[in-house]
Amino acid sequence: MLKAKEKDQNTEQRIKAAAQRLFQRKGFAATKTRDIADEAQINLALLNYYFGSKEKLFKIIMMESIFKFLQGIIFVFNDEQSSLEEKVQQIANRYIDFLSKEPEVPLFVLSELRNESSDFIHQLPIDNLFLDSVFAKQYKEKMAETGSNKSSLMHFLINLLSMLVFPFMSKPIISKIGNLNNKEFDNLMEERKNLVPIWIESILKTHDIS
Amino acid sequence: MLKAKEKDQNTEQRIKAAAQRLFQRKGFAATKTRDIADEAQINLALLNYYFGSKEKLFKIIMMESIFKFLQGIIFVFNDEQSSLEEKVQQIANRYIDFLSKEPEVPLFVLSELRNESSDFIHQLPIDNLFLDSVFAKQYKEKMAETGSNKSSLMHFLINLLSMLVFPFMSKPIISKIGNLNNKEFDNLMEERKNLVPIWIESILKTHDIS
DNA sequence: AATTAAATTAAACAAATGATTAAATTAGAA
DNA sequence: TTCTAATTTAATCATTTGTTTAATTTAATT
Repeated sequence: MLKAKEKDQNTEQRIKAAAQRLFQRKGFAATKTRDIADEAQINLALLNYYFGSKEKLFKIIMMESIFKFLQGIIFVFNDEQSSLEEKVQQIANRYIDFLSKEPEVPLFVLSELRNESSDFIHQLPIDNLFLDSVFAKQYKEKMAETGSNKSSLMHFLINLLSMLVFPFMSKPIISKIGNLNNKEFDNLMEERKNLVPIWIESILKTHDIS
Repeated sequence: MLKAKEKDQNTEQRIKAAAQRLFQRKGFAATKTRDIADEAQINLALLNYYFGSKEKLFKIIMMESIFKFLQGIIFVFNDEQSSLEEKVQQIANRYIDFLSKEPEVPLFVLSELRNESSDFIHQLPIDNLFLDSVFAKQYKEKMAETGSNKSSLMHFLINLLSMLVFPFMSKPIISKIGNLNNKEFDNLMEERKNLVPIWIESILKTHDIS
């Protein structure tokens, strides 16, 4: 039963890959099971044979997407070795590399997350993962004289994520406004790898909460 | 036929309002015509009676949403009277006020815009609206000694929009990560009205492209 | 009051959609 | 090779969904 297992994995993975592409591009409701079957070039019934239902398949894709989305930061947050500045640079590198390859992930995750019924968030093990992180500790130390609080820490995180993630989500509008083709847009994003850490640093130097 | 017209407007507007709420909250594909009819408390057939089809109704909502989304900036961009700093402050005020009332708009617009078939963007009259704006001119003047180019102008716009819009789109995740309730989140956003212009200014002072 | 147009309703249709079934095929084990 | 379990297929089912129809009600006009 070895060759069978292998082939099983192949079709199963083909279905998953097709589902990922379509779910991320069009969302759960707009993606039909027949679309997935066509995209994966498999018989429609195999979707339910391997994954039980459209919804179960979706949850798998969703969980993996959320994981990818958070992977960029969570891992870096608790590195005892690196400085705050190094962490910012690492997060910028990781996010821009990741989003250059899979730009649809954040819009997909956030779109589906807004649906009330989705308790994906509550299932995530990120309760005080950030507030208690080495990253947060280092931020408080650095901001000691300025007087840091939870608000300023959150603003800092929001600014970092905003400047890294939002441009990919708004690519159609940004490209239209700036009259940019795909290559120009990609160049712009690549530049942000180095620029965002510089800007974040200059924001930190600002005594915002005075 | 006057009272009829009035009542007509009432039901018509009730349908539109219901459609707006549901489309913005769940997207086009996840919103069913029966949902809209229920939400508006009207007979299902009235949707087609007044708007012809679900798609036509959607296009109306979509166009109005895009307009609202861009209204925050376009109007301010070409004001000859205000300085660049004043423009940034005005944009911050407008966006945060607007998004505090209608936080679903950007996620809705960007989600539906990603669908290839939507030629909404191409229909928008924003071709060189930004690149040729007073805003852009003032930016170039201010950055004259640093050496400004199209890239740095686009980064500037991206940073401004990112820091204003992204936090509302990512509210579920931000709230979860920061352990924030709705009121704490709203306070944080209100703080950003004044903070974002300060941060933007401190970014401008940075010689990023040197 | 009678007439006419507009607005609303209940019912139904056809197509789309998620899922299931039973038969057929494939491939590994005996 | 024969047998068995896993895999694949075509066909079908029951709902859902967008839309339409024809009948009814409402309201303005004569």
